[in-house]
Amino acid sequence: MKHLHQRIRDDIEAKIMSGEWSPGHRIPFEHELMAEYGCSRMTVNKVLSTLAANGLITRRRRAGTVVAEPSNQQAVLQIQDFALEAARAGIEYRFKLLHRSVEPIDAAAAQRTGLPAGTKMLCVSTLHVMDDVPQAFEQRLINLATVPEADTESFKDDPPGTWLLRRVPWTDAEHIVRAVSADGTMAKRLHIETGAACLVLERRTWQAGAFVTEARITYPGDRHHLVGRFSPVA
Amino acid sequence: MKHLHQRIRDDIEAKIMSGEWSPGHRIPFEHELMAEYGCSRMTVNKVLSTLAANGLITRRRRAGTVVAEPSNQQAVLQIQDFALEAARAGIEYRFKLLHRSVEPIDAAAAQRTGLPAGTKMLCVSTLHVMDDVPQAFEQRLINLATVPEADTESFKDDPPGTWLLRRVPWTDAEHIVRAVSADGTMAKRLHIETGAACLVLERRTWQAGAFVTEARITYPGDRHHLVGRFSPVA
DNA sequence: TCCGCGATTATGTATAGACATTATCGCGAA
DNA sequence: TTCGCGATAATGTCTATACATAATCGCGGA
Repeated sequence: MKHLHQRIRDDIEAKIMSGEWSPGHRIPFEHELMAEYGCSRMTVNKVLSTLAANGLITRRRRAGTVVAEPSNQQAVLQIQDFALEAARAGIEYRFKLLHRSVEPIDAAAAQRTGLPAGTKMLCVSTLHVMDDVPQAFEQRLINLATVPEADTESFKDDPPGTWLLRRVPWTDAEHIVRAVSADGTMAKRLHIETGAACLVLERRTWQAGAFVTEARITYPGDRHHLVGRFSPVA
Repeated sequence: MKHLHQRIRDDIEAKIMSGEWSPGHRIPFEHELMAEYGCSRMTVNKVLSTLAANGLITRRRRAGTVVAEPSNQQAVLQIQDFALEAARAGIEYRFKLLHRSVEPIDAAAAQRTGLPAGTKMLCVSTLHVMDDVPQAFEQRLINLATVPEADTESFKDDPPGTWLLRRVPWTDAEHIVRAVSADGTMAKRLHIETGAACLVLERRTWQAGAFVTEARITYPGDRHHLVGRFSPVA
């Protein structure tokens, strides 16, 4: 039996992540959750306070608690779904699957993901194109143990990122942002000069402790940047 | 009278930030803090739990609570203070003031900050050096209307970022991360090749709606990256 | 109709106590 | 001396309650 605290939290997170509760949706009052889980208000309060501190929900006295509008961390998230972003901006978007294979991971990848070396992962490389201009090159590892249905997915309609996001909402993510110079191959793929600065975003995501996917996305430095809004923790 | 919670927190943070409690230092037990502040254990516990969730301290049952070892997990937030980071990591740090002037801002800067064009700002350029290797070049605008005492500050002891952080804690910040190629001047300053990829972090901060400062920090791409951990979960 | 003010309500902070969990310490036995 | 195990001490979780604070609602008066 997990701790109640964690269960309440998981439930709320799942509802938000799955989109069942979209931004602006009113979350049950503390006394309602109290009744639902049969616990004291302090327990509910601590969960909601923490979620609020993490920016997932917004609380206001008397008015109640609602799912937060995507504002701060969302910038990092948004960029991951090209299809959605392009649709919102009214831009023609397409993607090209450049590579697809199932391979055991090497020692370095095992270290990064916390999985045993040799674990089989689906490896996919995708080029994202908008208005005929390459916008990003994506190399992705997908954990077949967590997402077995990926094995038979063709990624014909949706790129891996979009496809995954709909199936496996993440609960935990680690990001690394680097600046690197494009080598010849990358330059060709992205239609930039060899040696041009690129922004590389690495993201590893977990769901309830289980590793889901690792994405390494390379953006041409002259066409992209990341934007984020942060507030100090209360 | 501020809330007790906040007071305890401020006290502990101050001791850690000032270096009085260095990494590994054992923090008073909950029952000791209880006695010191004359409050219940829950109050102390919530403060310490929050600090632990923020990575400032490490807690272990029976063993107690200690100041956390500096990790790179919070680079996005901590990178703002070189002096503090260097002190925590035990690295020799110094900085060089390369430029200092008071100038009216141009139209572009006015747009970014939301201030009227022509507003007078203090412009400072700083080079951050650790162990004799340049680590970052910082260009900063400081709003003299919000921080008038900056006008007479020499920045002899502390670099502008550290100095500001102690005087004007920000409540709201906007970050932009880019990858750019170093031009000749920048390459010389950072001891890298011309054209090498650099990570550029732009941060604009506000305090209660009033613009405080804009920093544009350029890191050599081969020596730095940003790491962030985002989770709905703490 | 519109405005102001008090009642209501949801969250914010804090208390005192209880039991669970876990790592360490120290004692006693092999 | 070393190993194992129980006592101990610290944090982790939770309860039931109390009062504070802030924002909204709604009623009554102008």
